[in-house]
Amino acid sequence: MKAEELLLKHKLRKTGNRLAVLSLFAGHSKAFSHSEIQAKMGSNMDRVTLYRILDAFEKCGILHKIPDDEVSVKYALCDHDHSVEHHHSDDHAHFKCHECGDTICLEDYEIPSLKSPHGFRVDEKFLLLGGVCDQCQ
Amino acid sequence: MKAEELLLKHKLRKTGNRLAVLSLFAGHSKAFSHSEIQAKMGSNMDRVTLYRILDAFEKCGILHKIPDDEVSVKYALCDHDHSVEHHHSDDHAHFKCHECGDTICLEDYEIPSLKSPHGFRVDEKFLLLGGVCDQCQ
DNA sequence: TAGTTAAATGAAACAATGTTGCAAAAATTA
DNA sequence: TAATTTTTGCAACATTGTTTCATTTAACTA
Repeated sequence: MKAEELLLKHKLRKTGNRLAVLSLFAGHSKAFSHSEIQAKMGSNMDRVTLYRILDAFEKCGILHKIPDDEVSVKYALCDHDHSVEHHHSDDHAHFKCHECGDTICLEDYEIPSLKSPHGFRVDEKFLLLGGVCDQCQ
Repeated sequence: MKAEELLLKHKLRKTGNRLAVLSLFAGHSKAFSHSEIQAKMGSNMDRVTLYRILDAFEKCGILHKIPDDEVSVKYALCDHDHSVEHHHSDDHAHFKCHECGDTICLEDYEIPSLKSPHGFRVDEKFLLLGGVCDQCQ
């Protein structure tokens, strides 16, 4: 869909900043972090404005968020009783309750091994389930 | 495994700070963020010290990281051609290349619906694959 | 088209998070 | 106990995210 139509459809005003952000995404079929977009925009766009544009786009369904694997993480104890020396988060899922905010390991849920995309080598898998835990129901 | 043994095994010195962190994890079978641990420790432990303890524990396999779903995210364009109004990150996987750092949507890979743990309601699913993409091989 | 209205922006201030370097303190080793 | 190496705390700094408010701009209306 064209950038202008997208904005119109969601009752967002057509501004230079928004069109610039949309054209960045339209030009590459990949995900960008706030700082990556910021860098592409140079000093033309205020940092705060970009936060607001991303929020607005996400709220109305133009963009979606993807959690990153590096920062803002939680830590959980590795399970040393399972006779495995190092257990990474690779091989099991985690569940985060949106009521109490707790995150727990789901030891029993091995992540099904999807066949990887052509030419891609998959080294690790993070599966995070979000919802409401039994305590908070 | 007892805290002291764990430290000894990984050639980490037995200090009050490290024992305190280990006992926190031992007492609850869930994951904690840096700031959560910080709060539990009070002002006894320096912020930087905690960063270093978590790094050390993760490096030697005592703890593992779990990406969180709220902050430090990337944004990707929603796929409006698929006739679905809102496509969230819920229903498909993402792949992050550790060479070039790019993150892409894997539109074709629907996340298999695991049966949720007893009493848990699952509202959303994030599956992030990490590895090396075809370009970087 | 000009004036009005509501949204969007930029700037400043602030809070939270994460990193680095260095000197002091503490834990192991000899 | 003394020597050695690791760990710690502190200061300084960089990055990331939020809030408030005045100004500008886009869309609407007469």
